[in-house]
Amino acid sequence: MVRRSATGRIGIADVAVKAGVSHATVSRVMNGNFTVDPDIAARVKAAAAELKYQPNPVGRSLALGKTDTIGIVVPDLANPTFQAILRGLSRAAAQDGYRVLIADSFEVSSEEAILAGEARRRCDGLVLCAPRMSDAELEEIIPSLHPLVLINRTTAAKGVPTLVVDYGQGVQDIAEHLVNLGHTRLAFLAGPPRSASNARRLEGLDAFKAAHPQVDVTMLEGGSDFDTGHEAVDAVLESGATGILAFNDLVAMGLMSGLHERGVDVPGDISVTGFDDIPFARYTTPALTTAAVPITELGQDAWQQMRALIRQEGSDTSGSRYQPRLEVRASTGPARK
Amino acid sequence: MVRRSATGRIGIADVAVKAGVSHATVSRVMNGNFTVDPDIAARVKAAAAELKYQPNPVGRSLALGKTDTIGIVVPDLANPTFQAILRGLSRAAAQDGYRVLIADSFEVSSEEAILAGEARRRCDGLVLCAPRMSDAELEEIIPSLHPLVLINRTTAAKGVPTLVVDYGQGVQDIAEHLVNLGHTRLAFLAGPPRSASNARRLEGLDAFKAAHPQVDVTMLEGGSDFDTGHEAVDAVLESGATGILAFNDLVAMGLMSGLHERGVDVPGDISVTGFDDIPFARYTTPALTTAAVPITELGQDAWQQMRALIRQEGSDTSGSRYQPRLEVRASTGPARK
DNA sequence: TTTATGCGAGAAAGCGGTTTCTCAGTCCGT
DNA sequence: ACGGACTGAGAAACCGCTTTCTCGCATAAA
Repeated sequence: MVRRSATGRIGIADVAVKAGVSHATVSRVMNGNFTVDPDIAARVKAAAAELKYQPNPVGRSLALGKTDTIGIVVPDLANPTFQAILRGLSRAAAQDGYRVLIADSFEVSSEEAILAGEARRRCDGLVLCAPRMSDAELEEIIPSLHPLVLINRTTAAKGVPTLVVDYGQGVQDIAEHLVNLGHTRLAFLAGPPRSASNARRLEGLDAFKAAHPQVDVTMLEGGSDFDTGHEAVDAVLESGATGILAFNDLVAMGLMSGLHERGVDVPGDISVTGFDDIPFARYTTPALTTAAVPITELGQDAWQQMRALIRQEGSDTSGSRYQPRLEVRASTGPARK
Repeated sequence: MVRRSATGRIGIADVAVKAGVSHATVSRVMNGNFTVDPDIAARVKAAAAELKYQPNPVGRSLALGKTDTIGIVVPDLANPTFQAILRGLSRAAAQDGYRVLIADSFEVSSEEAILAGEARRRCDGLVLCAPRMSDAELEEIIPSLHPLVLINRTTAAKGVPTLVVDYGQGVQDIAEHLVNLGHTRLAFLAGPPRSASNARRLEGLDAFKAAHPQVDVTMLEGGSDFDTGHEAVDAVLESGATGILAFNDLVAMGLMSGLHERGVDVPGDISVTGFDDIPFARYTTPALTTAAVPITELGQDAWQQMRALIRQEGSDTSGSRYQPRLEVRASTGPARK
């Protein structure tokens, strides 16, 4: 006859009664504490097994002050980049017995701070991807979020590892590549206006323009998804540019799709580049030239940093910088003479 | 001067002291209980605001017996299908103030049961995608998982909504489409051997073969990812089939990529079809003919079912069946004469 | 034989909330 | 003026588990 506690689930008390010991002893046995008589331990284990007892994680969490869970705030779960970060993070964390709680901010920057705080309280730490949040707000909430790992944002706060992709350098590499192919009129199909990583790209473009004053670089408004690229076809054609740097791979794919519909040859008439090297970038037609970002690795590293923080290993809590690697494929070619 | 409890965080006791009331009263105020004198309530609110007090969710969870979190077990976070389910689920759940905890089983079926149990105990309910688990094991663990929503599996257990995609019908529709184009030699590039949805597809194919005895259908071993399709090129060419039904879009894309490298024209020489209609399917070259599954919607529905279960609305806890819709694009064409 | 020593397990105190129980104090009716 | 109903807030129990505290008992030393 299986006793049931008030909640209807089997608790430590049930096991204690069945084994004829106190629940303190059951706890000791379940946690491998060896100060328990082997006979009693065996009895407890038998009782636990028979009742299929599994400790209630909420009770454990309250007593231990840890949840074995970390949170991640992402602006858009539909974006392959954040999917990859999530994947890398989740898998690395799972290796150490941690689970990941998701908070999707839907690109609503006002939500990001609230979600972050809420997620943080439920978890032992937080990985924050908040590209739209203002610097001021970011700095304000950071103290309440520790242990915290920041993705693609920097902070003056100490003890907050920041994993940032060098978008500026990546954009410069791509622009150089296009120039080397003979293109003299480029266009940048920008990302969301308030995007932090877009700002980094613009800085890179400024550096590029300073180094190549003879190259004409047109700025076009854009966004971060496929449709943005698709809708930008007119603007791109009007610009007269022959080398297009899209904000990311999705935008580039949308653009190529639109250009294809117009009968514009890529890379014959126009060269198109992306950014990120999402899994599908190599399978577009033509295969997309892009700047490869080791994003799953970044997700894994985020966990490494988080683990160090949680374990309070004061050591390598610095963060790291990722250099995109230029992946030259078939979407770029020599400029038309 | 801010007092701090043992854990270093601000707790209900700190607010109680600052407001000069008992913590019971603080709890009442924080939960909008109107049996509190307005003056006192205001004092408590002021104290809470000044201390930036936020209730500890773990404490609340223990007291209330709910975590406002649901878990989802997926076999592979890199698979666009599960990403879409996760997305739909997460967004719908967020509308009702619930968060989602992820458990990635890495396609290891032996892990699925353990992960499911663990995730379930941490959460108020579980959404289970376990395509590799045996029926016997599934039935065995189901009772301990309630409230549970099953994706693409069926069960004899009552009170377990099952959301299933009619893969069998989808495969038949695709096969019919190819036959209507004049193809008489088809090949099915199968999914993982122990996949439940693959079994459904095979049943659909059997039905199709029974209805079209004159059509030759070759079975080829496969898998579920891009590389599988890419590696299957030789087998596909050897089969002599002119209409290929790939297990899913990823496999189809890999196959098209491989065929392209061999100089085989799609759909001129061979027609290729996928399954799922993942976001990129329409942007392959040629655009992929596939069976569109409303998978994000399925994720949302999963939450609706879960919510009904959690709220114990005995009503529509039935689940539903999703009919794939044939999306004819450019990867299929008339059979070569 | 008596006392110091140690070991193992039960009792109890948290962890941070919610909620029931209890009991002053107030208001009203008689 | 006295008693009953009601109101509102504090005390305490409880959620399920971990861990310290405490103490009985057994063994060893004196």
